[in-house]
Amino acid sequence: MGLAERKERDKAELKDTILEAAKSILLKHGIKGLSIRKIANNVEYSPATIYLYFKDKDEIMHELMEMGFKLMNSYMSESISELDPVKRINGIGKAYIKFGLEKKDWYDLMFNSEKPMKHIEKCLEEWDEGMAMFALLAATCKQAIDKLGLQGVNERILALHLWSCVHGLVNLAQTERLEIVEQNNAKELLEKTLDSMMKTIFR
Amino acid sequence: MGLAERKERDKAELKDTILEAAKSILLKHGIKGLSIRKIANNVEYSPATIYLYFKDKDEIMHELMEMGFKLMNSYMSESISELDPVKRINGIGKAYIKFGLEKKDWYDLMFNSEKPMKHIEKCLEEWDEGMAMFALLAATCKQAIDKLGLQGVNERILALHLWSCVHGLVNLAQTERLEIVEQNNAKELLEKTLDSMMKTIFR
DNA sequence: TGAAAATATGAACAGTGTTCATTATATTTG
DNA sequence: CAAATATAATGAACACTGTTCATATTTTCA
Repeated sequence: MGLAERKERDKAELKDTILEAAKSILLKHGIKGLSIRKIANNVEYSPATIYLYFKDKDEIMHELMEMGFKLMNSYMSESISELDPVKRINGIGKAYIKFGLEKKDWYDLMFNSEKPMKHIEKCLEEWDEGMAMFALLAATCKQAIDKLGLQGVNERILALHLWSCVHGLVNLAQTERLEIVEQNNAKELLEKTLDSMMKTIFR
Repeated sequence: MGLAERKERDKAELKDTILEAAKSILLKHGIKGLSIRKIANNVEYSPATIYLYFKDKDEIMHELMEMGFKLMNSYMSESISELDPVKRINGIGKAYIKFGLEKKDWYDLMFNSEKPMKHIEKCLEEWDEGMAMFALLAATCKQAIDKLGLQGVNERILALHLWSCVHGLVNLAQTERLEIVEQNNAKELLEKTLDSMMKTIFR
C-alpha cells in the first residue's frame, strides 16, 4: 500500500504545483492574465493535463479564492482580538481596506469575479467562511449597539451597512472611480472616509 | 455639398446602427456576451468593417457607457427636484439601488468594467458628468449637514460615504454575496438597509 | 515479459479582438 | 462615356482563450 500512497501524494503534489503556478500568474498578470495555457506552460505540462487534476478553470479559481480568504483573515486577525467593539469594527474596516488596496488581484478574484455556481458543495463551504465572518461582525455590532445605547438599530443590517461601505470604497478605488472625488492618494482618502463613517455611525 | 453631407449622414447612421446592435446584445447576452463578431453579425457587416467606424471595442463600450449614464439620470431626475435635502438624498439612493438592480448589465458596464484609459479625452467628458453628479450629492449633503446641525462632518466625505454604501450594496447584490446575509429578496434587504443607513447617518 | 491500468498529450473545435492586403463599389476627372 | 481615383467592405490570418477526446506513452502488476 506504500506505493499507492506515494501515488496519491504525487498526485496531490502536482495539484499543489498547479495551484502555486496559478497563484504566481495571478499575482504577475492579474485575473485577466490567468489562463489554463499559461498555467500549463508554467508547470511544464500540456494544457490537457490540467484537466486531469481540476474539473475546469472555475475550480482552480475557487481554490485560489480560498487561499485569498486565508490571506484576508491574516489581515483581520489582529483587530479581532481587540476588546472594545467599536475599536474592533474600526480595526476590521481598516484591515479590509488595507487588504483591498494592497491585494487588488486577490480582492478581484474573491469579490468581483462571478461566483462559480457550478460547484455548489464548494460554495457552501465558502459560504460558511463568509457567514462566519459576517456573523462575527454582526455580533460585534450588537455589542457596540448595546454599549452606545443605539436604539432601533438591527445588528445584521448595521453589519451590512458597514460591509457595503468598505466594499464600496475598495471597489470604487480599484475601478478608479474615486478620482472623481480626489485626484490622488486613494489610500488616505479611504482611511479618512472610514474614520468619518465610524464617527457618524457610532457617535 | 449635398452629396458629401448625405455621405456623412450615412456614415453616422451606420455608426448608430452598430451602437444599437451593441446595445441589444448587451441587454440580451450581458457584458460577457458582447463581442465584435456578434455585433457585426447583427448589422450584417464583416467584423473588420466595425473597425472603420470605431477604433476598438473599448470605444464602443465607452459610447454604451454614456447611454447608460443618460438612463441612470432618468432614474434620478424625479428625486433631484425634491426640496428637503435628506429626502433628496434618500430618493437618490433609492433610485441608485433601483437602477443597479433593474439594469444590471448597464451597471456592470458603467461601474464594474475597467475604465478604458486609452480614450483620455472621452474619459474627461465622462468625468465631468460623474463629477457633476457627485458635486450635486455633496451640495445636498452640505444642506443636510446645515439643516441638522451635524458637526465636524465634511460634505464631500459624507457624499463619498453615501455613494460607497449604495455602490457596495448593489455590487454585493449583483455578485450574489448578499446571500450570506439573507437568502432571498435582495431588493427588500437593500431598501431596508438604505432606510437604516439614512436613519443612522441623519439622526 | 506481456497485459492492464494510469497518465500525458497533440490536435482540434468554437470562440475572442484585431490587422491588413485584396477586392468591390462609388465618385471624380479627362 | 471611359478611365483613374478615392472610398468602403471584406476574407483570411494571427495570436489568443477554455475545453474535449482519441491517441500515445509510461507505470504497475500478475
